[in-house]
Amino acid sequence: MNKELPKTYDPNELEDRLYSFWMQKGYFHAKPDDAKKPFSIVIPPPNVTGQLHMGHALNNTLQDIIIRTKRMQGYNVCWLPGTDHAGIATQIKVEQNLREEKGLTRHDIGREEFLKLSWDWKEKYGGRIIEQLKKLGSSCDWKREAFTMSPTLSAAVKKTFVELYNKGLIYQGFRIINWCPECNTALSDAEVEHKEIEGSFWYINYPVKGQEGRYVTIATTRPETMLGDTAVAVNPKDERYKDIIGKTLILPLIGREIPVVADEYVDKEFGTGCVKITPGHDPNDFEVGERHNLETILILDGYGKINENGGKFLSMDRFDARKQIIAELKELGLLVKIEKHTHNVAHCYRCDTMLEPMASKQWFVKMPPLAKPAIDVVKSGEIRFIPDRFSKIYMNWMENIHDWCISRQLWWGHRIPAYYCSDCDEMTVSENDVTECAKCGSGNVVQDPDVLDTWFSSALWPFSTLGWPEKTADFEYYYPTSVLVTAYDIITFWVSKMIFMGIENTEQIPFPDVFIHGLVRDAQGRKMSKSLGNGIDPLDVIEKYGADALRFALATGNAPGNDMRFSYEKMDAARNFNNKIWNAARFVRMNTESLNTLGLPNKLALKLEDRWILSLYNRLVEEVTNNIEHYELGIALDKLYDFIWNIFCDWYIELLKPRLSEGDIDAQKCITYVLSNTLKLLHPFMPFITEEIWQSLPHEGESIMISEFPIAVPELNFPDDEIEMSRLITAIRAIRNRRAEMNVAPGRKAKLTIVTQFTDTFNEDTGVFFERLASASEIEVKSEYSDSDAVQIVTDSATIFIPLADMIDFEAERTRLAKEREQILAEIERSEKKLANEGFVSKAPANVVESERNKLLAAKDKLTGIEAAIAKLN
RNA sequence: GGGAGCAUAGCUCAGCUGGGAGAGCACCUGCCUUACAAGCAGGGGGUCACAGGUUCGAUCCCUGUUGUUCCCACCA
Repeated sequence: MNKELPKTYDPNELEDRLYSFWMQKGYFHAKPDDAKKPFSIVIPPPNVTGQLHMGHALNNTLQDIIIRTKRMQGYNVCWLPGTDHAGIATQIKVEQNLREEKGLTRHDIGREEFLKLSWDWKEKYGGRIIEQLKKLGSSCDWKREAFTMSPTLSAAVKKTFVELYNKGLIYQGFRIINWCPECNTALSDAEVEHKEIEGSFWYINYPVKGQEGRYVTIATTRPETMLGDTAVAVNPKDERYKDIIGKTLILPLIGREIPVVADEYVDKEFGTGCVKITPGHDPNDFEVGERHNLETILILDGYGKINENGGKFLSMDRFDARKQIIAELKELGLLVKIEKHTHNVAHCYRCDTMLEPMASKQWFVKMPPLAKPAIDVVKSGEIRFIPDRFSKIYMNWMENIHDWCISRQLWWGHRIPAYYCSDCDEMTVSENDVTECAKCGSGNVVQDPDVLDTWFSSALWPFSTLGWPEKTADFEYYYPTSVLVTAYDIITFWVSKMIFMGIENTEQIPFPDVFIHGLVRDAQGRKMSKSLGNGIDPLDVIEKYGADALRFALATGNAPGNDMRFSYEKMDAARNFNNKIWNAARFVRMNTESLNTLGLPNKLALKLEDRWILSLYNRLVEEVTNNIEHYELGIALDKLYDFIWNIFCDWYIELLKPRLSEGDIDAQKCITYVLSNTLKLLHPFMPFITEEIWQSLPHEGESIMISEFPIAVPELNFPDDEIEMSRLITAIRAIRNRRAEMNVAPGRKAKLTIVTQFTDTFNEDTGVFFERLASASEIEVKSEYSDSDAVQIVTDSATIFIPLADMIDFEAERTRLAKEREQILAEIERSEKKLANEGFVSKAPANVVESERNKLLAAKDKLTGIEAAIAKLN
């Protein structure tokens, strides 16, 4: 039953073996069960073709900590894993591969063939990231693994689209959207990254028709767009330009006649006060165009090249065309000047290409009606962000929301369920495939070629994965989910969308809590990225240190919402902690070999140190439970670390050694009890090492992960013993300290005389501690003692005398005491001052005043002791 | 242009609703004490960015300043 623990700790062997064991036993799987309370989390689905990075490692570590805790606390736990098809990202990869391997584009092989390749790609790489999550120890219910493009999830997508369309919340519109010339698709506002670019401001003269030598000077950052200009606008109140409103200009290089219009949008103070209007390629200009009935001329194709509207610049890349146009304008003498100008330019979040605003017919979700309830649930506190400051970011975004462009000119994704009749132009939106026009009966029906934004399907994730729109048992039982755990960088992309889609589709919030964590950066604080080459592969780290160590390093000292730096120094610390636990466990096993039962001894058999450790353990249970409940996982782990290392190992084990060597069965029971239960508390954080050790100790049940999470009980509170023990520890420390300062060799034993009023604490039983831990040769406890040849060590509960013959250096002792006297005098002064403050005594809480009084008394006692010591030395 | 965060020991960071500043690493001293040298014992080191304010009392709350990071935003 009790397995031997090997001398060396080998995480790799142990972790794979235990993970297989858990899987085999089916511990991760859950089914609805009304006898238990549900607790569910849906994983933020990684990209199906992605690879595990530190962000995933952190995200899944945090989720697993919560999940494992709740499972042990008796909840019916469902952690639902899965992957996202990641439209653009995946399509880019498949296209790249096609180009590299066969030198073909997707258009060469056609849509059907391309989709086949994409599915193959998904099959090949889709499993990879799942396997990597398992290496971390994630206790996901793998039987429920979902994929955004699976049949059931696709059905949910169609259903949502059709319903929103029927409600008028999805519509087709012609307007300016962000276009990526590299990905050849429209993007939503959320998918745009603004970057500051050092650009130029070009001032260009547009000739006024019929007035030789008269020009209007415009300023632009994108001169090539002039090919699509259909007007120049000035502010109607601008005195400078009053007379040219309504006049006609000749667009240089193109020769098109364009009007000068008056529009409030123009800022008189900015640039020249004259703005070229390109309705096809600028959102503001588009609006101006609508107000003034201007023609919208598109001058770029989907790949950012000049189209047939660009005259002789046809087929030129947009940036080449810019150079060419500037050169020609200069030659014509129409280029007035060039100024340096830094401005923010939109870039693609996937491929980093500079985006083009482009007028285009796309599908949109009408946001204001959906945003309203999504704002309300956060305002009312129905959904809360942890930490709270992220609700402000969410609100800010939601309250300034624009309609959401959801169509993408891609092939990999959910095809838009809209069908067009080629004969009568009727459009049908339907969940079912449409082969016949409902209006004219024609069979010439084609489906919209576009697919939906990836985030459209991820928005449904918390309920589509549970079977919605069907009212499945899973959906009824596990929805709404309990908490969402994610990084702050996808609050707008994803969290916000799940909230409004959840409310819209299910009439319930998808989760009450949103637990936000930060990003994992490198040791210098830089974002880990492929281009910088500073990314650290979690799998390498696990290989070298073990998953438990990685989890520890990621979870410790990290506050919610804050970024953290990853470093190998942290890994070393984590590894050392593993080792510490391992060896503590080895020690316990070695000394409890005959013990086969679990449980505490009779209460009367407990000794002071037992009651003390139990009391501290009991408080640990309470605090850790509470911290986890409040998502203070880093704090919880810090406390566990401190308890295990600084309390259990450094003190309890040491205190117990004499009893254990005598074979004290009660001591064996007690130390085993504390260790076993502490392992349970630690298990959610470090699942592997805790399981391995737990199984090697006497235990009930077959796995720690399905054992009961400890609960704090009043019977284990021993406040008096805590006080007594802390007196002893303080005394031992004081003796060690003095011996170290006086350079007494550790092996040199000394006789102690302890003078104290606490004779219950300092007695024959506890004398052993001083022998072992404070180099005492013999101990005498007295109420009165005087020896001018003794070193005196004063604590607030005892004065300890050590014969000077056993120590050394008379003078050092005098200096030491003088310094200590000064310190204590300062403390007394501070305390007295505080207590003399009428405001403090009358207004501060009684317990605070009380404890301040006690401090003062203790300090005065100490002073008396020190002064006595000084007197005796002189 | 709006919004948020951060500024605490040499370094990386904790510090939950205000009541005498903590950890890990690094550093110094001494120890192979039969679980662990990936260890043990002891120690040094901080006007908690700056200036005001509220309070009996401020690292914590409020205002401002400086530095820094990030998010959002259609001034050509």
